[in-house]
Amino acid sequence: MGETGRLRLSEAAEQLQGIQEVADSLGITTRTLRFYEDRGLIEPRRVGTQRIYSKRETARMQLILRGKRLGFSLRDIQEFLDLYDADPQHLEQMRALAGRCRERIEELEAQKAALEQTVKELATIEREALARVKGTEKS
Amino acid sequence: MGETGRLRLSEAAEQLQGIQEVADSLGITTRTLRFYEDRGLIEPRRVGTQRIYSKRETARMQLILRGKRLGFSLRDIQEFLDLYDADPQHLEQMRALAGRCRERIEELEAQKAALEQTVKELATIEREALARVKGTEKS
DNA sequence: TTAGCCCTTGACGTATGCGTCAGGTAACGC
DNA sequence: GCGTTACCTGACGCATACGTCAAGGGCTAA
Repeated sequence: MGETGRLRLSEAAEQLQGIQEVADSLGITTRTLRFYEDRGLIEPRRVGTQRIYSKRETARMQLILRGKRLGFSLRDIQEFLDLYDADPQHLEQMRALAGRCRERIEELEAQKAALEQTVKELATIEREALARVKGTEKS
Repeated sequence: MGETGRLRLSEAAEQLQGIQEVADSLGITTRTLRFYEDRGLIEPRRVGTQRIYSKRETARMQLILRGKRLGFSLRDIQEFLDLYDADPQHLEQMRALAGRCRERIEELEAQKAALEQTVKELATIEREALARVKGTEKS
């Protein structure tokens, strides 16, 4: 017994993990976990100097990572989490988050529209280029 | 006469502009123009040490800025331009560019989908939160 | 000639998000 | 006690995309 071999976490140890385990299970590095802690995004407890991650922290980490996947900066994410903590009912936090999401969606849609426009232009230019090529070959 | 007051560009001066004019007309800073030159994206001619931007350069700059708006990195843009220069017929360049555009579009669509999913989740959570609030008020 | 303006080239500063040592501690097995 | 392992805290490095001096050159007007 002793999955980790470290941190003899007497019982209920399933909930409490060391940094390496958490990093592995999240698919990130320990550096990232420490970095986020430095930025105040998470606050794992300590046993001496060692970090102990509870479910709360790993859940927060999943939120953070999702935020990142969605293209938010750590600063943005930090604001969400601050609201989340400051607002036990999560109402303001929900509204703010929903608002930011809509903004992001609009940004993405604008970019997508611009890209699609560009793709159309490219198609046109490509056709013209091909036409020129054929013309050139004949000459 | 003498729009610019600098660079007495005898005639046909409308085509040739100084760095500040170009920056102003593109809505960027001179620093940016010099930076892009440093990165090999543009190569304005010189009159002595001063940079002279022809239509070719300003046209390139517009391409570059569009690329940026579309979310490409300067490195990506540089590749496009290199291809553009290396391929007078622009055929390979067209294909490559079109491909990259499609990739970007897919990225954006994936992000958009993820965001929309999140928005849905948020809406659900918000509803539940509201319900809890009401329940709390009653109790 | 001198002031004033625009231009030039370094080169360091900034924000973001970590990677990558370096140097040190604590607990384990033998 | 010793070696190994996992952990810790700095702290510098890196890429991106410029901002921001600093120091100097050249041209024009007065």
